[in-house]
Amino acid sequence: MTERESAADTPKPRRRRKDARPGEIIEAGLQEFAENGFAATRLEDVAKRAGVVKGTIYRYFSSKEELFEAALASRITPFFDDVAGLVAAYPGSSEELVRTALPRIYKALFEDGLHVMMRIIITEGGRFPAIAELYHQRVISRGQEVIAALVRRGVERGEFRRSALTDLPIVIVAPAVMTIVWKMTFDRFEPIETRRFLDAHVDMVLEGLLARDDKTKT
Amino acid sequence: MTERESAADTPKPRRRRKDARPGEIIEAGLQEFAENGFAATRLEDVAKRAGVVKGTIYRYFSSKEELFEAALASRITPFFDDVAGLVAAYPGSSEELVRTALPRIYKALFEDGLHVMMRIIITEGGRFPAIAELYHQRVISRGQEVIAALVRRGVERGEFRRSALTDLPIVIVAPAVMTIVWKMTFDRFEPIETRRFLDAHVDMVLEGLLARDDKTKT
DNA sequence: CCTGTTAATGACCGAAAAGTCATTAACAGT
DNA sequence: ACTGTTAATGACTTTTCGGTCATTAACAGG
Repeated sequence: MTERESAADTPKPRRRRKDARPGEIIEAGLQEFAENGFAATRLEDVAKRAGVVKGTIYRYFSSKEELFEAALASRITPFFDDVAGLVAAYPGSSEELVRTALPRIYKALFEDGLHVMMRIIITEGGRFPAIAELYHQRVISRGQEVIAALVRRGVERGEFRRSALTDLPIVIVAPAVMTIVWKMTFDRFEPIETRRFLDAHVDMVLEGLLARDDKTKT
Repeated sequence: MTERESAADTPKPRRRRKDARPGEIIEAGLQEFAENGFAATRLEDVAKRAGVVKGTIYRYFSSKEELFEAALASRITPFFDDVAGLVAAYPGSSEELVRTALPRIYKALFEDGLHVMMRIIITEGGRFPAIAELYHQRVISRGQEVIAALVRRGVERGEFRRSALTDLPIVIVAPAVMTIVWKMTFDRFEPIETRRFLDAHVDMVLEGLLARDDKTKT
């Protein structure tokens, strides 16, 4: 048993990585905040996840709140830009455009992990006005513009009706918001394929419930 | 200055109200939990709001979590019952039915204060599976049944199309969910009339975006 | 009025977690 | 190799807040 060195007492290969740390801490924080919310997240856990010690966090962020804000700010990506480009350049019908754009939004949300951000904004936004405002400016306003542009295009081409919906086009993405809420709350009791939400979404946005009388099916 | 008694040192008109207290504490808790979430809510604040002292809470509830659960359980109202009755007995067209049912749902949510419950479920449901499950059973499942019944009626009468949307009819209420999220997060930066959400909602559910070719307008 | 019961109080306790800081050691420059 | 700088550590202090309990006083019943 001499020179014993179990896995438990592995000392600590201390490393200095001034520029990698902040990013790692932010990433760890994002995960923890998404899982537990701001108040219930322990900095100790964030540190462990980032592979450092609590004190280290304070070299880069002066408080828990500052870390929270930095983490969120770092991920405020204008994820509608992709769709914006699509709307600007699309050659086909507006119906096809919607059928292309909505899946892209779902992909960004559920495959590229953006719903983690949305989840935090939804659960904590009300308590952190500064962050909610930033998100509103950078993502929501921008999103509204893009959706509005898409709708305007359809109306101008005579493909979309003008209506209460086209006056408040953001409502068009409501099913995606509901999908996020569903997945964070009820999915464990009643799992639903994201794909089914998407299909129902596209269907409602384009056609609604009412049966059509016309027989001019393509 | 003799017999001095400023507002600050008003002692305490202590009152014993064994049966009024629990309800008052629950009500105060509901408000605080909705505003701050579970973890960030201080029992001290709940007590203040209820007009008692923290210790008093523990005469009626044995822990913060028990108060939380009691508060939520007390408000798990099957608020779709109203709509269920409507669907079962409605004499007119399914379009009219939707135009009657959705405003009722909005009224229950935003005028009768039910959105407070929804807000708590949305923000804390992920962390309190027992509560989320209860809510899912009592409200969400029930709601799905009612909406499904409404849709089925429309399809059977030939008024609604059969589609991906009618296969996942819960998506029909998505804009209401989004309205709740909007009001708790972005409303302070960009206030929107609930009425406008409702109008756009009805519009999307019934008609969607696409222009109709038929001229068979009623 | 007296008096027993118990609702209500508020001072207190202890755990948990935010935040601090003296010490240590990784690395860069010479 | 030597050495000054500072990233990183971990033990420490402080604060916050859930939960307890001995004491007080409101009310009911005799």
